[in-house]
Amino acid sequence: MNAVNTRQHIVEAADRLFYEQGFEATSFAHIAEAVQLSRGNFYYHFRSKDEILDAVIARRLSNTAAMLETWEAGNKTPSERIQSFIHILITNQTKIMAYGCPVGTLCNELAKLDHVAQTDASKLFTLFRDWLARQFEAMGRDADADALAMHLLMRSQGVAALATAFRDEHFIRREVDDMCQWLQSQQPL
Amino acid sequence: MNAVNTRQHIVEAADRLFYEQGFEATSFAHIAEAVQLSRGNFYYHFRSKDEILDAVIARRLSNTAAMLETWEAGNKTPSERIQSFIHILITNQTKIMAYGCPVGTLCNELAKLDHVAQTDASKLFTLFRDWLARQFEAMGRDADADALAMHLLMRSQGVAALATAFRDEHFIRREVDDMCQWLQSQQPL
DNA sequence: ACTCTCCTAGGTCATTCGTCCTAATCGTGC
DNA sequence: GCACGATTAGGACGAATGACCTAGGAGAGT
Repeated sequence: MNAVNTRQHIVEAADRLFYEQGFEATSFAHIAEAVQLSRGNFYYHFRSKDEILDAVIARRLSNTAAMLETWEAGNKTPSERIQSFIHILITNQTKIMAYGCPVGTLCNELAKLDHVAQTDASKLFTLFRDWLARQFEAMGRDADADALAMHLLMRSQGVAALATAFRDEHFIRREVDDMCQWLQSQQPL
Repeated sequence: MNAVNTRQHIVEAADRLFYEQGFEATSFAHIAEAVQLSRGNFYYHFRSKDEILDAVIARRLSNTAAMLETWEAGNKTPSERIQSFIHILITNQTKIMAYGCPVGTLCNELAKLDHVAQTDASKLFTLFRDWLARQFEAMGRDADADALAMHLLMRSQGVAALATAFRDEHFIRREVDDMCQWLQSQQPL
């Protein structure tokens, strides 16, 4: 097995486990078992848990950036692109109800742990924030594009949080519809 | 020292530590040290970590219920009462930016741990949800009172999440104002 | 066949975790 | 002043944690 591939498998498994169980609750042994690797071999690729976390965050940043680029490709209107963002809540409904938003929950956990990677994790939010702001700018809302982006990000975080607590699909659907309606009302100007 | 008092001190310290560091990251030793108690003595009062968690949740439920009752006392309008809720975001600004919302982050963590107390923790949300719904009913919004309550809860959760990630006081203030404005627009009907 | 580098397996380390036990101390009623 | 239950202190437990080391295998180039 190529070292690059092994490394990638580890990061993939760690990514999933950090999301499903949290960073602190996931141990070296858990990840090693998930990728069918000995702990010793594991240490060859990552010398500390923080190193894995950095790799996981880097992976998420790159995956997120790629997803946002996909949404930006194709001849869609900015409004339609933003709707793609809003609809993650429905696409990932099951996972969100079980584990919350991958970005929000990670940032929260790292904040409580007072972890150094806190800043890096919040860059995931920044990625969405800037992308959304660009869409709102394209809609002609140059003046308050960032505020609108933050507002939408805030809403999706709120929906994810309550979705985890109440596991109510109807609530999610209702709030998603409300967000889309809000988006339409922002259209003109 | 009375046993009841000691127990209460333990729960207070655990409450704070669970909030600031998270449930999993807080150990018996941390709590014992915080209340200047030996681990042995500690075990006399709480036989397991889950037992402390139950006590902490019970304490939060009772404290929250008391706070909501306070807001309901006095001759305020339902709208003014709801504004009291919205303004927790500003009152607890510093703590929220550092540790997030006590309710939301706990529910998220317990969800990831697949913890049995998950259901109990979500009752904290239910407390707010029902109280808010009652206020909206008093405003004459019987038909969609619960949906409005969930919407407001969702917003405050979203603001708390992003406040932790970005630590931006202006964002909090702006969204709080927006929520109050939204509330006013819900007034008639 | 040989070497050298990359990769892997498994064991070991001190520390901390949650849990549990026992012996000593405290306070109150008799 | 004694007895007895309530409370405390401190140590011990096995298991798990993150971190580290070393011996060896795999494979390519010579």
